[in-house]
Amino acid sequence: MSAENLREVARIAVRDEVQRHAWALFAHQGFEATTIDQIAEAAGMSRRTFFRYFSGKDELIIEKLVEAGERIAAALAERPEGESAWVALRAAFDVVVLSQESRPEQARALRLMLRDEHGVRASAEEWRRRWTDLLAPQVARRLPPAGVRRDPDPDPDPRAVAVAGSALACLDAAQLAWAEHPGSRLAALLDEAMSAVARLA
Amino acid sequence: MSAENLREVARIAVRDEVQRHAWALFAHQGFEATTIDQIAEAAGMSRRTFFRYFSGKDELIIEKLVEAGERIAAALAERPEGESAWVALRAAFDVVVLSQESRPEQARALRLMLRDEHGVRASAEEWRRRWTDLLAPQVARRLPPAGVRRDPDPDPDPRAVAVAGSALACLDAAQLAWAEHPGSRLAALLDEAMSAVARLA
DNA sequence: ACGATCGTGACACTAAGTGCCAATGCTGGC
DNA sequence: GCCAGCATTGGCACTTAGTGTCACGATCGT
Repeated sequence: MSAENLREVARIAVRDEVQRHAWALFAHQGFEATTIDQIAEAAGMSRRTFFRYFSGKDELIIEKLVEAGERIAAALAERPEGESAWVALRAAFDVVVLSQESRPEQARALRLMLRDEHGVRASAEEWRRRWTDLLAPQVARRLPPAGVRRDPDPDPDPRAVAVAGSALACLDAAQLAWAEHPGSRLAALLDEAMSAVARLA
Repeated sequence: MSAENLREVARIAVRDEVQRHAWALFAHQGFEATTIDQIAEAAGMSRRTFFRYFSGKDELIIEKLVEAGERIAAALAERPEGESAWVALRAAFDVVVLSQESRPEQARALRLMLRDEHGVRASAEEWRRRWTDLLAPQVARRLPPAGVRRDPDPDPDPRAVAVAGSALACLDAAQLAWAEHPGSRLAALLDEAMSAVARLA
């Protein structure tokens, strides 16, 4: 019975181990300059096997971001029912804000790597889409009902996608400014960004 | 004297020609399935030469998006001085909205390709960053002055980056919904998305 | 102890991307 | 008209990413 679980446990452990080695190499050489051969060798496996655990170098990055996205979505789901979408989003973002402000060095380094290295940026922009998809349904529930919803539930409400996307744009802008500006406070920057957007009308 | 110019003219003409062939192939086979060898052969050049005109398949996509971004930025610059950032952005977006609604087939096909094909999406997400950088300075001028700006002009105002990014998120959401929903009107969807975001406070 | 299954490594192959060099063609000066 | 110089081009070789296939070995259930 436990075979199924055991394999999964082993798989996750191996993935974590590969991640560890990979990030060590990234820190030294940068993302682009690190080859999969090097990662595989450092982790003690063949190149071919690396590809059985990760679809490519990209996934090493994306996985972390997807994790963060899931934590945000979970936090959003737990906000009180009546709270407005924007306030709930801001509160949900605290899970990443706090975690990043608790280890500023690493978070800043990662964020700057995301800014500077072509390869990472391209793959990593993928997270925006995934996070948006994750958050949009939650946002939809907190928006005033749409004018006329003829179909039962055609596609995700474009307004919700727009609001979720906007919130993520604020988070992105705040994180970037924070990473570039060593003295700054991420929470304050995010507040500033999100209220600038909310007070547009 | 004209040698310099002439070369540039030739270069642009060749680039356009390659673009034509490439998009024809993309339409038939999709982006991923089209190899650079095929594009080069269709355009009557060697693979090696292709890489002297474009840095990769990605650039065939990005170039078009950068063009559109520049048109938006230009339109934004021409909006009246007193107009609020959000209204000006909405108006500036009309240059792409109108152009897309005038050839819905192609625009929809491109947008769906952007949604579905990994390779394109990754490269194309790059445009968001570039557009944001292009629009943010213009947006900054239309925002109420920042609370306290100690430095002379440290980095782009994060509030402006957030607002520009939010507007682009709205555009993205609207375009996606429009592409997925054949009967819909892009302008209306964009209005809906942008007012949903503006009326958050 | 046995057979099925899974993980792994080795090999071969395609495609992207880059550096190098030789040939070709155009430009400008004589 | 001719030649020297420059840019464009194509061919070749090489690295890296990524994928399919196969065979070996460990493990698990019976």
